[in-house]
This record gives sequence, C-alpha cells and structure tokens, in this order.
Amino acid sequence: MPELAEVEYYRKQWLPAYGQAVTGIYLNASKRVFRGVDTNALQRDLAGQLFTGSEAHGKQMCFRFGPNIWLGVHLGMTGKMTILSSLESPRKHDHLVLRMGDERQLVFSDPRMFGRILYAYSKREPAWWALRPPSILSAEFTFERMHHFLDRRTKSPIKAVLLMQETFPGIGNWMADEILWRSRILPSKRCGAIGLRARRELYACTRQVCEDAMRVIGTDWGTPPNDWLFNHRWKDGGHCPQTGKSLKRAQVGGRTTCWSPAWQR
DNA sequence: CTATTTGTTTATCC
DNA sequence: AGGATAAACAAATA
Repeated sequence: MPELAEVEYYRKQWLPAYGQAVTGIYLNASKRVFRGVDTNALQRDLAGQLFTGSEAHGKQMCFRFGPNIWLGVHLGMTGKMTILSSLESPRKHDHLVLRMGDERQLVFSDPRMFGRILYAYSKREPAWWALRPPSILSAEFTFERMHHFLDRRTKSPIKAVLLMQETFPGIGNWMADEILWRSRILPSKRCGAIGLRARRELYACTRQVCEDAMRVIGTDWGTPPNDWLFNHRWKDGGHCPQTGKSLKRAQVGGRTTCWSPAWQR
C-alpha cells in the first residue's frame, strides 16, 4: 500500500517518542523482514540510545538513534508504523517493537513481510541511505533527468517506467496511474512513442501529483478529492472524473492499471 | 478453492 | 552489457 505520501505519514507516527531512550527491544530475528540484518548487533547497539531523528525518502525511511545508529525501514506492500502503550503486548505481525521510556512502544508491523529492516552502526551514512536518487520534489529532479531515462527505456510501457525507484522514488501503482491520467497518456504507451510536448506534461504532472499527495495524504491521511482518479480506480464500473465515461482496468507492466480510454492516448 | 493485492528482487530471455 | 519480462516472496481478503 504505502507510496510516497503514505510512507511520510507512517514516518511521523513514531515522532511522539522523539528524544526518548530505548528501554527495551523485541524482535524475532527469523522473520523475513530482517533478511541480511545482524539482529544481534542491532539489539546490542540500540539499547539505551536516544531517538534523535527520522527522514523519509521515496518509499525508504531512516530512523536515527544516538549519534551512530541508522535504522532503515521499507514498508513493502503491507507494512505499518504504529505506537502501542507500554501495557500492550506485541501482536502476530509486529516484527520490531522498541520500548521507549516507560510509556510507549514503537512498532513496525508487516503481515506479508515484503518490507524490510536495514541497519548500520556508523559515523557516516551507510550506502543504502547515501546513494538515494534525487527526490521528485527536489531541484535535482530535472526534466532532463527524466527525459534521458525515458530515452533509455524506449520499448517499455511508460507505466512500468514510472514505477522504477531509481528515477521516480516514491511512485507506486496508484500514483503512476494518477500521473498518467492527468498527463492524458495511455499507460501502455511505449516511452519511445512519447513526444517532447507530452514529456513536458508528464514531468509537470509527476511533480504535481507528488506535491498534492504529500499535502492531502502525507499530513493526516486525508481523503483525496473526487476530481482525482484515486477515488474511482478500484470501483467496478468506475467513471472518469473528466469525461464521465467508463474507466478501464488491465495489467500493464505486470501491475493492475486503471485508465480512461476516452481521455488518454 | 480461486483470484486478488498501492512492492522489490532475482532469474531468464533477448 | 543492459533492457524487458515473469516469477517468487507471504498472508489476508473477497
């Protein structure tokens, strides 16, 4: 579920514990979300450390503890960040629980376990955090960067390309559909067949959808207005907010995709 | 029982 | 070499 704005929303769920110390750690090292992580080191290093900050970038989050701890969280398809009171016990899919002070617990849960935890103890940023691509709302995400990337993917449907995190960090299935609908471009259109004018529109809509999503969903998980595709895309017999005509659904680039045949071309 | 899922990684083919 | 595509991962839900 979580894309750019949902990830930012979940990051903020842990903020009430900002400045507090880790007084206990519960985790089950055999869970798939810890694949590749030295959980012994994580448990040893994290004990007693202060929660000093956090940041989200695309679908990746990084939580800082003390001066040297980098705790990465990716939510996969079904991950969530929540807070439990100190009296509550971890539930079935709560894979990492940090007891903070004596009043609350920070919880990472993920039933499907497509998400993952990353961990590093280091003065400097670990590679997985240092190497993140320019965020879409930053000045470094230029039209030229997107243009060049599309030129290297001429045979791919644009829908599949928008989901590539190395260039479009944070874009997921619903955002890609929203962007293409606003740009009036068919999701199945090959990148090589998209002209300069359409690419400029695509670039502007990509940034606009990110900005809108952060404002509407990233702050308090508000409901998007009905003039977005968002509220119509999963309903059978849904109608295009622009034309009022039927929406269509099919697999494009391996993902369920919704578009408005009368509006996009 | 079957089909579906808002994500990423890996394998395989081209 | 690098792009394109499909399968695998796991569990809930309809």
